[in-house]
Amino acid sequence: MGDEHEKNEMMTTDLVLDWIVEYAVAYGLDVLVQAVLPAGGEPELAARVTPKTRSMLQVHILDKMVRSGEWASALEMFDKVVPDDWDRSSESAYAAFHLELRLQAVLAPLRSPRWSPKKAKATLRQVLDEKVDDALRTQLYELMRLGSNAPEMIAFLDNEHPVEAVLNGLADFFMPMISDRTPRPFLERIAAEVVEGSVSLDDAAAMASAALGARTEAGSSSQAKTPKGKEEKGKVDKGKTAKGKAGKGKTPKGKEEKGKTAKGKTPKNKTSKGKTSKGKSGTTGKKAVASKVADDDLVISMAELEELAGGESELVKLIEAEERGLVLTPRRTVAAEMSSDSDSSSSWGARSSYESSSYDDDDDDEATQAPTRGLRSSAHKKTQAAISQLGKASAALLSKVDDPLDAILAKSSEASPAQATRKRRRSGAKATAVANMFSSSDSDSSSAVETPSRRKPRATASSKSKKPARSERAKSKGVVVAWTDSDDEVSDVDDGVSLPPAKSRKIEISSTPSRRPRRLSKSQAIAALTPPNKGRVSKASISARKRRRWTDDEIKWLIEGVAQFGHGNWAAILAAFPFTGRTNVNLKDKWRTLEKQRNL
DNA sequence: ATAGGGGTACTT
DNA sequence: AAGTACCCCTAT
Repeated sequence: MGDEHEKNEMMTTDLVLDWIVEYAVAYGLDVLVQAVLPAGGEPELAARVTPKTRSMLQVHILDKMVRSGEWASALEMFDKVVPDDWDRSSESAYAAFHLELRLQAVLAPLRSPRWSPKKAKATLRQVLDEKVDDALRTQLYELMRLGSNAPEMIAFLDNEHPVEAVLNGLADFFMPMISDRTPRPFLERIAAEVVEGSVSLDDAAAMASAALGARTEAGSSSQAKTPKGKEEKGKVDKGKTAKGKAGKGKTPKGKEEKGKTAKGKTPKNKTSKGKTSKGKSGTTGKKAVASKVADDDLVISMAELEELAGGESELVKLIEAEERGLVLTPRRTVAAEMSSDSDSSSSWGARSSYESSSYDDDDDDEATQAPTRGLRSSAHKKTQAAISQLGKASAALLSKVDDPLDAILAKSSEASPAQATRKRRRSGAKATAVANMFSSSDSDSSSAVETPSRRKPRATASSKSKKPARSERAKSKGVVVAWTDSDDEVSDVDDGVSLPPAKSRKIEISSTPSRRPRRLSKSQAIAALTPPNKGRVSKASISARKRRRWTDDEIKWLIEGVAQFGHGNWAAILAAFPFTGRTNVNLKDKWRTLEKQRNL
C-alpha cells in the first residue's frame, strides 16, 4: 500500500513536472529554475523533483539558456548537467560545448547594437586580449584551425605570428558572433512598444492594420487603400479582443493551450518554409499580403499580431522574466525544426546578421567579405525592398501616433543584452541537445571563417601622411562646385540664371596652381568664382551644399531608421525614408551629433 | 558604402 | 569668442 501510494505520487509528480516543462518551454525559464536549482526560490517544489526528472529538467534549462543566450547561466548549468568526469579532450562534444559556452559568455556582453563594426571589433580584440585566458585562447585558436577549410587560414594559423596578429585573426573570426544587425520586424517592434506602454493596444492595432494595408497596396499598386476603413476595423477588433481578455481575468487557459500546441506538440510545419527556396509563387497562405513578401519575418498576419500584442499576460511574463535576468523568448519561431541537417554547426551562431531571413541552406561558402552585408542575392534585394516599404509605411504611421521615439532611441542605445534574445537558433530539445550541440563543424564550412587573406601588410608607413590641409588638397585638384537644381524646399528664388536642367552637375574650375595668397573659405571661393551675372548668392542658386538644418521629421526618420536597420546601414535608412537632399554620409554625421547630444 | 578626421557656417 | 551643427574628404 505504502509503496504503491508512493509510486503513484511519484508518477503524479512526474506528470506535474512534465506539465511544468511544457509550460516552461512555452512561457518561461524561471519556473524551471525554481523547480530545479537548489538555490531557487521554491524549495518545496524542488524537494518533489525526482532525480531523473531533475536531470531532464536541467537539460531543458540548459537548452533553453543556450537558445536564449544566457551564456553565463548556461555555463553554470553545464556543470550540473554533464557527468563530472566528462571527457575534456578537445575533440569531445562536451569539451566543445563547454568551450562554446565559455566563449559565448565572454562575447555575449559585447553585442551592442549601437557599436559600429569598427568599434565592435576593437572592443572584441581588447576583450580577447584581456579577458580570455591563455588556455581558452589556445582552444579558440585550435578551433579556428579545425573549423576552417581555407588553406590560407590554416597556413596563417600555422605560422608563428605575433600576438597582435593572432588577436586580429581571432577578432575577425568572431566578429560575426557579436554583430547582430538584423532589422527588427516592424510588427514585432510594435508589439514591444505595446509592452512598454509607449503605444496603446488600439494604436498598435491601427498601425499594424494600416501597415498591412500599405504593404498590400505597395505590392499590388491599387492606391485605393481606404485607410480609414481599415484603421477603424483594426481598432475595433483589437480593442475588443484585448480588452475583453484583460478585463475578464485573462483566461490563461486558452493561451496555455495555444502555446502548448504550438510549441510542444507540433514541431512540424515551419520547417518547409526555409527550404522551399522561397519559390514564393505559391505559398500565399494568408491573404494576398503574405505572398508579396518573401521574408517570413515580414509576413505577419493579424492573427499573429494578436498573438504578439494581444497576449498581454504572456508578454508581461516575459518582461518580468527579463527583469529577473532570465531572458526568454517564447516566440513562435521557437518551434522545432530540429531536423538533423546542417543544424548542429549553426550552434556557433557564426553566420552573420541577415541569415535569419529567407535563405536556403548550404552552398554557403558565401565567403563574401564582411562588408557585403546587404544585397547579395536577388532574394535579399527583395527583402531589402520589402523592408524599405515597410519602413516607409512605419514612418508614416508612427508620425500619426504618439511618438515612441525616445523609447526607440533608448532601446537602440541601451546595448541591451536582451537584444540577443530574438532570433535564436534552435537545436534539439531534450537530452540530445548537449550531444548535438556541438557535434562538429563537419559538413559545412558555415563557421563563417573570414579568410585572413584579406589582411593586408601592416601599415606601410606611407599612408601616414596625415591631412595635407584642405586648401592644399583643393588646390591640387581644383575647386569643384556643384549646382543642384532647386528641387529642395528652398526652391523659390528664381534668379534668372539658366542652369541646365540636369539634376545636379558638377563643374570643375581649374584653380591657378600657383601662389594663391591666402586661403579662401569655400563660400568665398564660390563667391569669387561665381559668374557675375549671378547677382547675388541666393540660396537657390549656389545652394549646392547649402547648410540645411535637420528637421524634426528627418531626425525622427533617422532614429526610426537606426532602430530598424541598425547603426551603420545609412544607405538602407536613406532609402527607406523620404529624405530629400541628404546623403548617407549626412545621416551618419547627424547620428553622430545626436549621439553627442544625448551623451552616448 | 562607411567610419572618422577635420573644416566651416552658424548660434549663443 | 567659443561651442555646435552641418558638411566635406579620404582611407578602408
